[in-house]
Amino acid sequence: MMSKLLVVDDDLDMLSLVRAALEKDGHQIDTEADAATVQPARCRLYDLLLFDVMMPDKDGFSLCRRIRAEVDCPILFLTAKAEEAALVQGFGLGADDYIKKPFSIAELRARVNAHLRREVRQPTRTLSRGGVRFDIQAKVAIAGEHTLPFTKGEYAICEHLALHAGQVFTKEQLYEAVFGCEAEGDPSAVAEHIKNIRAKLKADAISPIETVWGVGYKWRKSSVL
Amino acid sequence: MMSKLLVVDDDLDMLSLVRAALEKDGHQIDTEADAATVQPARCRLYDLLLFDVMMPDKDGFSLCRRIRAEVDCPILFLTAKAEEAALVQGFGLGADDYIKKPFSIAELRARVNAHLRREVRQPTRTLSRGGVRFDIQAKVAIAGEHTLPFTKGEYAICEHLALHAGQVFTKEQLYEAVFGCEAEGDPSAVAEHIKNIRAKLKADAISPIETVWGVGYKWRKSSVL
DNA sequence: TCGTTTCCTTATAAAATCCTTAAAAATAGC
DNA sequence: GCTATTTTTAAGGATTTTATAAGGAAACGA
Repeated sequence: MMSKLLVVDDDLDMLSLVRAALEKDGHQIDTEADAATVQPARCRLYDLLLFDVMMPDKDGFSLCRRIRAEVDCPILFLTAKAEEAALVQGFGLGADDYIKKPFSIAELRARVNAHLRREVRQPTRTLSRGGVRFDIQAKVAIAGEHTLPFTKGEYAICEHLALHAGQVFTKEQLYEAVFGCEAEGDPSAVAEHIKNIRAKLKADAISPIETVWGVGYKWRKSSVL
Repeated sequence: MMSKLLVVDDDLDMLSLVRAALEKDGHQIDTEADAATVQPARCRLYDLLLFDVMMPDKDGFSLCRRIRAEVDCPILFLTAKAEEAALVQGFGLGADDYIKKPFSIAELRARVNAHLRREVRQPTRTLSRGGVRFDIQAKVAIAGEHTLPFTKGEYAICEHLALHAGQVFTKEQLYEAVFGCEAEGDPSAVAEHIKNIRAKLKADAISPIETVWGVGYKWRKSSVL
C-alpha cells in the first residue's frame, strides 16, 4: 500500500533523514523546505502531512491552521519544542500527532504507518451526502442510478461543498479551494458553475446546494450527524 | 460531543487520575482493573480504548492482540516502558498511539481528543444561549427543531448580542460591530432589524432581546452559565 | 488543424435585503 | 395627566446580490 506524503522542514538534513526512513516503508515522499509556498490545494494531494513546528519563514502551526479546514488527511508535527503548551496548541489546531525530537527512526515509522493504516481502514474513498454519492478516487458523482455528467470543475466544487457540508463558502473561497491560489477568477464564474451543477442535479429532483444571501453557498447539512 | 471510553489499568490511582482528566472533556469513562476480564464484545461498545501495557495478570499487548481484529476504535497505550522495541511492537499490534509515562494530563487529553475527533467527523462548534443555538461556522441559528430564517444582517446582530450576553449595545455600536466602521447607517435601521429578529423568534415563544430604555439592546443573560 | 468541451466573461432579469420615512405606541419626568 | 423623548411598527423604494442566458476564449483530443 503506497501512500503519498509531504514533509515540510527547513532543515535539509532532517528532510533527507525522514525521506530515507519513510521510503523504507514503500511510501512516496515529497519534501518542501519553504513552508510559505505550501498551498492548501497542494496538500489535498497527499495522504499524510508531516510538518516541522519551528521554521524561519512560517511555522508549522500557522501552516496547519491555514490548511486544516480544507485538508482531511492526518497532520503530524515534528518538533524540538517539548513544552506541554505547544503540544496542546498543536492538537488544538487539528493535528493528529506530535513527535518530539530527538525521535527514533523506528518510532517515526511506527507512528506514520499507524495513522496511514487508520485512514485506509476507514475509507473516505466514497461518501454519500444529500442523495449524491461521491467516489473520491474516481472523481465521479452518482445520483440514483446514473453518474452525473459533471465537468472537472463542477465536480471539484461539488465535492468540496459536500465534504464540508454545512459550512458556508464565499465564491472567492470556493474558487481558491478548487483551482488554487490565483483567485483572480471572477466570482461570477463560480456562480455559473453553481448554476450548471444545480441544473444537472435537477434531473434527479435534488438540490442540496443552498445559497446564503450575501455570503456564498453551502451544502445542506443532513439532520443526522 | 460525548464519547464512551474504557480505561484498563491495574493501578487504581492511575485509573482515577485518568478518569478525572478525561471527564473534564465531557466523556463518559468506564474503568477496569482486571485485563483478563475484558472481552472483545465489550470493547465494541466504546469509542476509544486506553490500555496500560504492564499489568500483572495480562498485559496490554496481549489484550490488544486479542481484540484488534474485532474492534475498530482507536486503541491507545499508556506505558512506563519507554523502550523503542516495545513501542514498535505496540504499533505493530494495531495500536493508534503510545503515551509514555510520566505524561502530563494536558497531553493525555489532547491526544485522546485528537483520536476521537478523527473518528467523529468534524464536530460542529456551537453555542446555546437563551433557547437559541448558534452554529458559528454555518452561520445558522436554530430554535427548537427548525432553523430561524434570519437574513445575513439579522443573524450577525443576533450572534453579536448572544455572544456578549448581558452587555448593552447602542444602536450605533451594534451597527458598527456588524457592518464595519462606516457607522453612518441610521440607528433606525438597527431598530428595524431588531423588530424583524423579534418577530421571527416570536414563533418559538422566546424573546431574549431586551430593550434598555435610552441606551440600546442586550441579550438576556441566562441565570445558568 | 479542426472540432469539441470546458471555462470564463458579459449583460440582463429577478430576487432579496437593507435603509429610509413616517406614524403609532410606550416610557420617563414633571 | 401632560409633554417630550424614545422605541416600536409598518410600508415603500433604493440598493445590493444572485440567477439566467448567451457568446467568446482557451484548453483538449482526434
